[in-house]
Amino acid sequence: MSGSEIRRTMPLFPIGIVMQLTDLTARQIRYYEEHQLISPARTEGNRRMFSLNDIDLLLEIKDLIDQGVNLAGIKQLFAVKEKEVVTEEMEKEAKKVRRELSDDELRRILRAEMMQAGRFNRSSLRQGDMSRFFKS
Amino acid sequence: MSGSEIRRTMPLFPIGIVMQLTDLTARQIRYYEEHQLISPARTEGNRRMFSLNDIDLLLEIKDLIDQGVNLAGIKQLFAVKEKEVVTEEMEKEAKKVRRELSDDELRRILRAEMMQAGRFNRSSLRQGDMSRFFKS
DNA sequence: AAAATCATGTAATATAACCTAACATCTGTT
DNA sequence: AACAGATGTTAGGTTATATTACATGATTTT
Repeated sequence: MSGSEIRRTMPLFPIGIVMQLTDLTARQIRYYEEHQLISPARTEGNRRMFSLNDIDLLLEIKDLIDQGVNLAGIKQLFAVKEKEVVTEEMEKEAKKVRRELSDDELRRILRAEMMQAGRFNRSSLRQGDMSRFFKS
Repeated sequence: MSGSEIRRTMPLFPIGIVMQLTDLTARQIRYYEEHQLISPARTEGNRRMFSLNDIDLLLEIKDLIDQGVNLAGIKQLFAVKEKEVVTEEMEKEAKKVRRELSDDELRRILRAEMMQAGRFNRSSLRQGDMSRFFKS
């Protein structure tokens, strides 16, 4: 969290740069947002700011569009992938928890969590793809 | 060199983002440019666009400023560092050349070059030779 | 075939972000 | 006190992006 680490979820790029990086038009990018394939952050002044992850998504969208998939299809694909990621995370977390907690502690906590009936926050475990973009 | 690779020298960030990333004010950033500590690219519309390298430089500048070094000092430090980089590259290149050429080839080439030394304009020859030391 | 839908283009208008330049302020040095 | 270095502030101008509405070509549905 110190000053200069660039996270892949950090909103860094204005739409103009994203256009260059992805070869999409502003119209397309906004359209994909409108249809909830991406959700870039906004500045105070309401400008969209895109993260490296957003750019990754846009590149995937572009690929799929080029392959003839329509937006609804892309949305489904993303949903599946998201689910995969989430279950991976849950498994990882479960493993960790099993390592750290005894069984009855676990039962106690699970009960408490069910009472609370909240949804979990999906944190960002979405790394890897982008490393190929950095050349040195 | 395909569309979407992100190089460290690629101009990506507008000044607003650089402010956040470096904790410098726009005034400071422009001032450092004015004094040639950085030279960010410009868009068609004359906006500054900064690369990851630029940001690194700005962070170094900030560190040095915080340590009490003034801009003249920073400029000197950067010059020294640049010189180091260049000599490193020259050494690397020299090593490569030595690997690639046998001794007598080397002697032959040297002799040929000395014969020609007077005839053509030396400085431009030397410049041509140097060009391969710079990576862009 | 006509109508509807999808993906994108284009135009109009508003405003946020950036530009340069000038002047102001603070601090440390001569 | 006067000066130079570094930064803040303000003003007026330009560029990039925002939203909205309408247009268009390609598919899909009726």
